[in-house]
Amino acid sequence: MALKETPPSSEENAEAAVSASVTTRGRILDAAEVLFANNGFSGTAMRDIARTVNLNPGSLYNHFSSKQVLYEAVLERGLRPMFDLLDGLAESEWTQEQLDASMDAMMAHFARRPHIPRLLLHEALAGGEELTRIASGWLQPLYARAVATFRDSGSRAIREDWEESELPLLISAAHYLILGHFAVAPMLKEVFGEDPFSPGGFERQTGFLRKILRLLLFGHTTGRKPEPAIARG
Amino acid sequence: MALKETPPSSEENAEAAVSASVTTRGRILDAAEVLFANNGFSGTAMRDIARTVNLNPGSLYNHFSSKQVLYEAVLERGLRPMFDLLDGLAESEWTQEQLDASMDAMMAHFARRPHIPRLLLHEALAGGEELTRIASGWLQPLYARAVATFRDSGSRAIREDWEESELPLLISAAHYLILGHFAVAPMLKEVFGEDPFSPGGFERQTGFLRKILRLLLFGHTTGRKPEPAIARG
Amino acid sequence: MALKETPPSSEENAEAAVSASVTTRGRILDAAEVLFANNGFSGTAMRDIARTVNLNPGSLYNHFSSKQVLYEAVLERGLRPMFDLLDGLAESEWTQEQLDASMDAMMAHFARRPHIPRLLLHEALAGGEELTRIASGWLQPLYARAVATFRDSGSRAIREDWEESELPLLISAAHYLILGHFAVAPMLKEVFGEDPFSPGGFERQTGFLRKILRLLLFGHTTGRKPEPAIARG
Amino acid sequence: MALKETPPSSEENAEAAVSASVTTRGRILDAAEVLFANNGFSGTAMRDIARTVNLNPGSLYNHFSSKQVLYEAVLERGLRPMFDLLDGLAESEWTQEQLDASMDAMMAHFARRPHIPRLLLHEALAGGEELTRIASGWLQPLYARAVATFRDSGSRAIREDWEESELPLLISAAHYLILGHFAVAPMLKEVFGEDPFSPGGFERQTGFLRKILRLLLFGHTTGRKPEPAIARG
DNA sequence: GATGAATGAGGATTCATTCAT
DNA sequence: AATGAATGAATCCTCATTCAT
Repeated sequence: MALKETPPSSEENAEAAVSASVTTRGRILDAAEVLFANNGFSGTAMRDIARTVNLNPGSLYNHFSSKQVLYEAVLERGLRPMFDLLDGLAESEWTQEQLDASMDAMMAHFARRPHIPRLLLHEALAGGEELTRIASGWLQPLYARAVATFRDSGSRAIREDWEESELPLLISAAHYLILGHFAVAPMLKEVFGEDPFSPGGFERQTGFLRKILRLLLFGHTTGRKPEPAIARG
Repeated sequence: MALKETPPSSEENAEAAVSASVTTRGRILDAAEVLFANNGFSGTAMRDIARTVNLNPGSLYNHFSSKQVLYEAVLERGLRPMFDLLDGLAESEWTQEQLDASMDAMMAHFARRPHIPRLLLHEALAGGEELTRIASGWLQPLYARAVATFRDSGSRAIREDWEESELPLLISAAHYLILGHFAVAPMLKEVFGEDPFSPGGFERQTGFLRKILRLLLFGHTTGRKPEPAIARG
Repeated sequence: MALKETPPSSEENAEAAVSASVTTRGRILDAAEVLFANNGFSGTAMRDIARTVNLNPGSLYNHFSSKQVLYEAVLERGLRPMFDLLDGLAESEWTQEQLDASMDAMMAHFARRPHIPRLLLHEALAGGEELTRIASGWLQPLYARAVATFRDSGSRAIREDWEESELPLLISAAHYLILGHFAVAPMLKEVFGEDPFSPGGFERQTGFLRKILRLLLFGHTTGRKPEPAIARG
Repeated sequence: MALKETPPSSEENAEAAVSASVTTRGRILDAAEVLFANNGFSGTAMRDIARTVNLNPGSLYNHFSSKQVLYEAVLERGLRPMFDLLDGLAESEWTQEQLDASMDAMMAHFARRPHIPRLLLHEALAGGEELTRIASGWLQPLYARAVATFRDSGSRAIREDWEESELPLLISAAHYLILGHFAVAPMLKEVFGEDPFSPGGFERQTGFLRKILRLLLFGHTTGRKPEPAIARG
């Protein structure tokens, strides 16, 4: 039963980035990522994954001992870069520029790998056991840090808009705003008459997201400080 | 062959509200709603639905001619109250009180029927063909109205934060903020150490959501008018 | 999952006897009995069983929730008459005539249902978990009774040939002598040049078995008492 | 394509005896013997055998051209010592001491290689084509010899208990008594409350078997001649 | 309307076997 | 002689759906 699955290895990260894997294992992960993202776990057939990689269904089991294991590998691979980002964030100074930069980085990540947000939401809807296991180690310290930082910072948003106990909620809201945007927006293209993944559309939409997040976290929408505090006094 | 499916009927709306259906058709819809919300379309077996209602799988076909048809009925029933809300919104004056009230109504709706947000997100991730078909008739005019209203209003949020072209995005962001909150938050209970559907937790979380939405749409977080008088005057 | 499997019912016993079942469930059991007896559990494919009964493989699962469950049902049905026999034996007087009669009955049973011995041996070789579970309730008291009876009886075999502690072994030896005979003998037809299931051959072979058992249990081979004890004195 | 399979070689016999093979071929045979004995042919996967020997499944095919061929090699190797025994028996004088000795030898053989009886029974149940082919050359002359010897001997058992035509049956009964004992008895340990392969238990049980066989073949249960002088005279 | 049984198309997984390295 | 990966056929089982009762 036990299959010595080639450990993810540092190369896997690279693969993930370029998404043009050469190893069979990598190609399977790529195909599975797309299909799981589109159809969810139960909506995806091993057969379909195999067909995408031009492989016999049985051959998949030379690389992953079960559909579940494959799914978890996809999830892990897809999430690692995101968590690395958040990890870095948790350790750095949370200046506004920092946060700006990491929001941008995360959105850029999703822009390059547009399946991950859908994958994540699928997993979240399915109960998220796997995700929770992967995420909790990352999220807990991150949220703790967020609370500490915001408390110390003189951010107007903190003082005026949020209570300390709401900070974790705020951060997670930021998360699923981004996720939801990338996952759901495409569906709305008929309503908006614009494909959010088209060059211009994508630009406009991520720009919009950025604004929202700044508004939530800092109380203003521009990169430059709008010098607000007094204005509101 | 052709099955005269009992038309949804006005009673269905009532059912939806109380969620304690007595007709077999209603009980099937209830069970299907929960299961589809939890496991998605392909993750839900007719057998499971039947078992939940203590019915033979074959009997389901006396009420719905196929799994697909049943799914669409569930979706329609689950969405109607929400669209009724938005409908009313589209026709009324968009005073802040109005918007506040309808946001609260929508959240109350979800609070009472906590499966709908997950159902919606599942559908959205699956491509949302069904949803789009149902929604577009409602959404398009709603968004149009939003744009018009905000343009005319002197809302500070509009003037300072958003451009006109961003208004539909803003509204849809509000949507999936709510959806995401209800769908994803439960998963985070381990991270937060608080079950968002517990009495107190739920209160705190919806309160938080309300604040976020006010912040996005009006630029402030309190129910009391912060600096409106002039703007609206 | 849980399938309300029609309980064995008294009719099943009858079925077992005539082996020309009319209910689908019975026909499946019949076919499975033959195939399991011939090829063992892992050597028998549900497909083959289905084909024998002219049924779609999936249909089998309307009657038995898994291959394992079907197997156990076959085993149970096949063993019950045998255990009923032994049960009766355990309660009756153990005169020589009694034992003679029940040996004959058991052999007649196997003669009519020639698959059971092979089925039993397969199960025994496979570890016999199922069999042990079914059998232990029957065997334990039977063996106890055997010991008690033989101790009290003045049977020459007891006094001269066996120690009390060997009685259970003796009885179980009698068992697998019968089993082995019916199961293995057919294989030897090439060696013996006679098919043990041919009319005459079968007669000769069961006659032989009877003699062996009498020899083991009573120390003589004839039905009539050879009045030996003195002769040996 | 055609694989030059290393011929069994005289060394194989030795291997069989010590069961601590060093050649890869021997280790494969050892592992296969255990697995085939436990699970039968169809219940044993090449994969399992390979894993036991810490070998890649494909590598097995460097030594045996197919599962079937491997199985036959196991069978042949396991049976040879037994047939050598019988062979010797067929050529020697059949004094009671001789028979006693060879029965003991056979039981000692099985005691050392406890898988063989189960292997044999599996094969017998499966139809025994392979076994028959291997065995018939040995068995036929053996049985012939048995008949001749017993006819000439003045054994009381012959005169009183058996007819000439029953002698082959008697011998084969002795065979499957032994086989059955070693194969089935372990299953009964729960019933007997004693593991027949435990040191004391094993002794007691083989002692018992010996008695049974003597009783069958010579009409008495002791090693000492009970009433022989005249009878044999 | 309900039911039990039937069906054919998949669905995940296993298996014996092959083959390039 | 060993390995990892590939393959096609099977294997157990599930599923949506149908239909006679």
